[in-house]
Amino acid sequence: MARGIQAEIKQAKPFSSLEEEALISLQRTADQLQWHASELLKPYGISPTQYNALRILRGAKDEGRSCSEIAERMINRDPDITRLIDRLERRGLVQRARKEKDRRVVIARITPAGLQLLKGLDRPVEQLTRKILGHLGNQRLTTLIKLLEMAREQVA
Amino acid sequence: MARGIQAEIKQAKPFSSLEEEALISLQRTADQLQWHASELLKPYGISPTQYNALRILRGAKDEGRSCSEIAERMINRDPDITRLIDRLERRGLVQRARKEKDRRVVIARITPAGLQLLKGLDRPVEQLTRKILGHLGNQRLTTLIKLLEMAREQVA
DNA sequence: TGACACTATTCGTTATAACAAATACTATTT
DNA sequence: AAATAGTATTTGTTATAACGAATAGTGTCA
Repeated sequence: MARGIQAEIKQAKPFSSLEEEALISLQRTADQLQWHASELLKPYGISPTQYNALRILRGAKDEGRSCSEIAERMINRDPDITRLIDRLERRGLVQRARKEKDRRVVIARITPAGLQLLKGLDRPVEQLTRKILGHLGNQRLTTLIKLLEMAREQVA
Repeated sequence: MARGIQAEIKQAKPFSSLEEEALISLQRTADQLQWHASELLKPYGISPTQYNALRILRGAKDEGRSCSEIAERMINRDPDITRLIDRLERRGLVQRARKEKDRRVVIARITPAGLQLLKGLDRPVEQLTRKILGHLGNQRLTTLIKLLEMAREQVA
């Protein structure tokens, strides 16, 4: 274990800087964890992006969310919320309605079928999450969260 | 600053576990940093994935790399190396050749044009990397790298 | 040698992402 | 009220990703 990212991607030359190593390591870690998530979701027929959107809508309750609100809340920014919602609507997991006050706005709401799908996923998702990160322990996780937060800061 | 991931994605309910928070934070951080990379590469007309492949081929020198070797070394696993190489070949950045010993294998090599493209990118990439992660400082970066490595371990 | 399993790559197809322009509606200004 | 600017979403298009099946070459074994 702990072969290091350099060995993992069979790179001959060492990284030219810690920044570079961290950046690549971060991308690779995110990719791997994302892969686990898609595998978990696959039998349910939804992608991580769709799952993310459904959870946002569950959090919104009856109030629902407009396309732009959904976009703001997505983990990975998806520039095409319209078609993301299209797909969920076609499968009966969300419903769309025009907002009365401002008819430009389309409000998406999760349906009972959507809620049920999420409900069935809650436990597996929680288990997976614990399985892939639980071994770090609370203290390391807290540190990791803190460092990631810092990494996002400069970015603004 | 340091609003925390919960505020960033405007989430009302706190995370149910540190593991969940770390996972989401990790995805979001990777996504943001990736976005910066694509912006940098955009004027050069290549995607982060293509850049990654070119760097792998530069590292391979004249020896080149087969599709499967490239796949192994990619940061984000791309299941379709064939067409990734197609695109790079069409633009004259790589060349393909059948391996003599085993004619199933296709070896890709970077061309002078590819090398030149990468050369022009070396400095900007290094600068960007420093810009987005340099403020963490070496000690924090080392910790981050270590924690990410641990996060990838269970994953095996 | 011929059948078979194996491996490396390619190809067909469908789904999703990315980018630009268009549409529909609202708010503001004159 | 008409024109204008602004905002929210949709749509068209092209590029890339994902998934399976197909092709081509290699090695093994009867």
